[in-house]
Amino acid sequence: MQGITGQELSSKKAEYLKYIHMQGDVVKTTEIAAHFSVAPSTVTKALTEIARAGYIEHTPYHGVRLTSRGTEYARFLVRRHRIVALVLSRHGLEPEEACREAKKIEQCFSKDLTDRMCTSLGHPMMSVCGEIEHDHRCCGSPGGYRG
Amino acid sequence: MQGITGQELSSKKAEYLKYIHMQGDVVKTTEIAAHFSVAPSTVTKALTEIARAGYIEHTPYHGVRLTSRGTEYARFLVRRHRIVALVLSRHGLEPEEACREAKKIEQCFSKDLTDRMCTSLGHPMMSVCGEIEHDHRCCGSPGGYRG
DNA sequence: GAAGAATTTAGATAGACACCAAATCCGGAG
DNA sequence: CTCCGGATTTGGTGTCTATCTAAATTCTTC
Repeated sequence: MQGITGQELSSKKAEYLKYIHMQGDVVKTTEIAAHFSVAPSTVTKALTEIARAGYIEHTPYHGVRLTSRGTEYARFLVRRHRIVALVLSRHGLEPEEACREAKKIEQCFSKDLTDRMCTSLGHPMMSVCGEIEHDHRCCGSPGGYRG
Repeated sequence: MQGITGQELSSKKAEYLKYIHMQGDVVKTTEIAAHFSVAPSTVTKALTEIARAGYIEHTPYHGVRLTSRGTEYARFLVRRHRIVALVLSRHGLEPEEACREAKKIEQCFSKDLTDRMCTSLGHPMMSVCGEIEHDHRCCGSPGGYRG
């Protein structure tokens, strides 16, 4: 446990990281730039900073790849997204909407809060936009979902 | 209906506005500065901008007062805070915590989303930190809570 | 009317995010 | 093996939000 707070990366950088995670393996600058509709230079700058923070390995001109720390963090980001989406879906939003709205607000949720909600939901396995991974002691797991 | 989105003011400005609303009548710069632990000049700048946006009336050297538009907006902010806090309290947080956490995340919630959650909660009258006002057609009120 | 407190103005800093233009690198065509 | 063009990075800027300090201004009270 290295103490993720959920605020380590700015929201844009977190989005980039999540995207890199979803694409897997090596991801190119242009690909990210296209996906988020921003100039490649904007991405390069962000990537440099994310790399400096230790979440990715950036080989100039050759793309980036997650470090193990980045992978772990990205997993948290995905899990947070899905839990937030699930909470929203429990409050009247359709799956599509819940996922869309979750993207807008998830960056505000700390790991702690995410874990609390996860626990209160009973560590659900599924959200409205995918499975929820409950790694090791992801949220003070009361030991119910692991075995 | 003038279409509040919930993103009209930056989060700090919204906090200032909410505070002004809670204090009622004329509020002085120093008071706000002390409450938020920032320099008075920081507050002056923010106030100037909030006034430019039409939410308050700023009489230099004499403090600020909400305009009717500001009052309406502040009410939305308070209602949003309480609904968010209520949602959090439904997910395992103690009242105190729910209120505290809500302050950190509420600025992300659009009016639309707030209304959706409000509806799904059945337009509750009470939250964990105060009453929830359901003005006129605040959230597409299905006419259940008013009479 | 002047001292002293409150407030505002002006000028700086800092972080996040974005863009453009120019330089640089890389890989494939020849 | 060289060279071109596309991909990428660099460097320079701009915007926005939020802060601060120091200096100027205004108000209030004696």
